[in-house]
Amino acid sequence: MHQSNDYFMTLPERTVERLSEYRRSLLQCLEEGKTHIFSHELANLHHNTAVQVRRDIMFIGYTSMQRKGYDVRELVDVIGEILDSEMGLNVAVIGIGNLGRAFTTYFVGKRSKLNIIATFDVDTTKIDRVISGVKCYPLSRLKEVVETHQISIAILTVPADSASEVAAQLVEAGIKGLMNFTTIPLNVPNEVFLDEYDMITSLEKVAYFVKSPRE
Amino acid sequence: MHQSNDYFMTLPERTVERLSEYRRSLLQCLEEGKTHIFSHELANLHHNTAVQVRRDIMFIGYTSMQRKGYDVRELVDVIGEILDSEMGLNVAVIGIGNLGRAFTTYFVGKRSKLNIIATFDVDTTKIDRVISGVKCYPLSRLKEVVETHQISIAILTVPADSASEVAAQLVEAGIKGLMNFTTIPLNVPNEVFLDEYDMITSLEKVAYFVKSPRE
DNA sequence: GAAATATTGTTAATTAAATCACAGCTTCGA
DNA sequence: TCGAAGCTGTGATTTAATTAACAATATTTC
Ligand SMILES: NC(=O)c1ccc[n+]([C@@H]2O[C@H](COP(=O)([O-])OP(=O)(O)OC[C@H]3O[C@@H](n4cnc5c(N)ncnc54)[C@H](O)[C@@H]3O)[C@@H](O)[C@H]2O)c1
Ligand SMILES: NC(=O)c1ccc[n+]([C@@H]2O[C@H](COP(=O)([O-])OP(=O)(O)OC[C@H]3O[C@@H](n4cnc5c(N)ncnc54)[C@H](O)[C@@H]3O)[C@@H](O)[C@H]2O)c1
Repeated sequence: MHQSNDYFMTLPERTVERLSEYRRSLLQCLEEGKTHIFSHELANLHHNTAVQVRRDIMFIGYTSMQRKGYDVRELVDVIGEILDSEMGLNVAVIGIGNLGRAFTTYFVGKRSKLNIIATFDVDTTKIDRVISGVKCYPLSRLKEVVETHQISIAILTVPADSASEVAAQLVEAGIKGLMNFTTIPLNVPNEVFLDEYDMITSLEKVAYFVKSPRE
Repeated sequence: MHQSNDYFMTLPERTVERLSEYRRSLLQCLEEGKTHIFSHELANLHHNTAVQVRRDIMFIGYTSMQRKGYDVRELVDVIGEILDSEMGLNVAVIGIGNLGRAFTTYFVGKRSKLNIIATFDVDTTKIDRVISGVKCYPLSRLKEVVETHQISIAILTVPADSASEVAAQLVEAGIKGLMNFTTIPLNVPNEVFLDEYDMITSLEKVAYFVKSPRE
């Protein structure tokens, strides 16, 4: 079927991921003073093919200056229009332990349309303090803070045994996107976008392919 | 084409991931005293379908007692035979900063066939100390330590600007599997299994689907 | 002990993603 | 000014992954 470049069409998940990655490389190119880039060059920076790059770019309806490659600045902007929300989105980290802190510290350093503006915990030694540059609230104030600060995305880094319960509270509080770093698979309603990353599983997968390489 | 249950066949990547996840749920079931489980029950614990579960289990050549569901203990063992290496594999964490420490601390608590037995860094305040329960070596001793301790898997959590260089050293040192947590895509030879996880990209993807939900 | 029910294992169909193949611009060099 | 070369954009094809469909089989019920 034909792919139009409608504004309202949703892109394939993998394409969205690659666009995010392309953008980072492109920003790097800009810093190095590179103004144009060919599809095969961008492909080489990531490990994929020129066709894949062109197809991804086709999805977002951008077309290059023929034979000069893509205008880096323009492409960055077009990707931004696709990926970013105009006035940014607010993010909260739930469970500010080792992983939550590592993530928050890392992310707060970056400028971005996504802002980590609150963290939540149940540990009274953390509540009401500023940790990794962000204020920590008691979980009991979740709904109130989510509403007043219009937080739409949550990053879940609580211990496994409270993951399901906290996830339910997040849904109830009106969160629209959830990144789950716990090892517990979550069930959330369809309208909440859920991304789960399980480091243990990833590591076991690597181990499997080390033991049983392909072909 | 027909899938035989040959010992040497390599499984689809997604199937390997799901098997790892199933195993964790199954171990949990065992603790709760559950001895048998139906495909649809296992499916419910993860968010997938009974058919998917049955197909995954078909891949590993295990068959249940008809109508009683799968024997949990047996299934755990069969998955173990597929995923685990007999005497385990040794793992190193490269760059023991915020993320490396979070990961190591978390993982060392678990018993597993995978053992984090070394970490590496260039920061002299860390070198030769025990961090998160594991000894930290200077990166300069990488090859030597990898060889003597037979380390086959590395977890890369160094700053972005040294990622490529360190990855090359890891390959050179004989690492066979690499988990890349940096935001730099790496190029490694085909025989090294590479898994990359980019948290920023994941978060941007969540933001995109929050902004543009599917249908 | 026959019919109804529940569940598996597997083939076939569908869907989604990646790759191939090539026509069509653009620029360049002669 | 014309042909050759280099890249892009996209329809057609292939490949991989998921889902549907159902026959086979064990268990329960009456
Ligand atoms: N650390 C890692 O690299 C890693 C790797 C894989 C998975 N995980 C998962 O990430 C999660 C967090 O890991 P961690 O190492 O940061 O653990 P951690 O114990 O360091 O941190 C957990 C934090 O959550 C807080 N907390 C507990 N209950 C809470 C609740 N109901 N609401 C809000 N906060 C609550 C705790 O006070 C603590 O601050 C775990 O579920 C773990 O399975 C972590
Ligand atoms: N923290 C996160 O949650 C997060 C999220 C996304 C990506 N990352 C990526 O993970 C990497 C590490 O992040 P972090 O937050 O832990 O950073 P960090 O600065 O806390 O840790 C980096 C560690 O690597 C060490 N190091 C520096 N150069 C090295 C070298 N050549 N060899 C070995 N060790 C070296 C440093 O001494 C430090 O201990 C970064 O590349 C970052 O892009 C981290």
